[in-house]
Amino acid sequence: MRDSFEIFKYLKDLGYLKELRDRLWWPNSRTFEVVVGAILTQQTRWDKVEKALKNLKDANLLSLEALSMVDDKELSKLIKPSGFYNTKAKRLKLLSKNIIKDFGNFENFKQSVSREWLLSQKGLGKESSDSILCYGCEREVFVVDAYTAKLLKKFDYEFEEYDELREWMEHGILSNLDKIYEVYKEKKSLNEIYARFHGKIVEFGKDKR
DNA sequence: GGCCAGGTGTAAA
DNA sequence: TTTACACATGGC
Repeated sequence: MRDSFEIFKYLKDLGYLKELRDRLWWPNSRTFEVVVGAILTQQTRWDKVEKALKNLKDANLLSLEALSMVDDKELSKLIKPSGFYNTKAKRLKLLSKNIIKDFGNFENFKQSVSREWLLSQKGLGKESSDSILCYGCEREVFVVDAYTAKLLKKFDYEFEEYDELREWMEHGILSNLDKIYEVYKEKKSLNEIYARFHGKIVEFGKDKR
């Protein structure tokens, strides 16, 4: 294997993600829900996250403003299905408060937040921060997760660092944009290519477990 | 019944 | 810098 385009082709040939639930794969991408989902999905299956998100929606709490003011115990209770609920509740509320404090609203956050700002928040590590950047803010960032590392290991590629792996994935895509446009039969944005590629890897990983 | 999921923070060596 | 552990529910 030369670069990450081999992985792209491998998954493409297996027919992954012909139909997407969202243009960027993550449900309700480009909205505040991505921020909430990024925390809720940590070390948890997505179907549990969906339950928690539905609980929040039903309680009219799935918004930046509402989450910044919600009662801690109530929030914990609503997101219980997603696990680590006390920790996640605290971090979700604090993050919502900080977004309002530093950016005012989600649209402004989306335009101007940096990776450094996200990484400085309690509860956001590299994967969650990059997920928010890629799927919430439409930035040109490739998200790396446990599925990515596992899939690459299958091809005998192992990486020490998260950022090393992320850059390797991004580089392989950047070097093969013409071929990728050919596969898609159109010039998709880099953000969309990264977003869908990571989504493919996750869907493949889920099927294999 | 044990292992693990679309991780992260903290503490100790 | 590395390692160990806590956080917690629910599927298989």
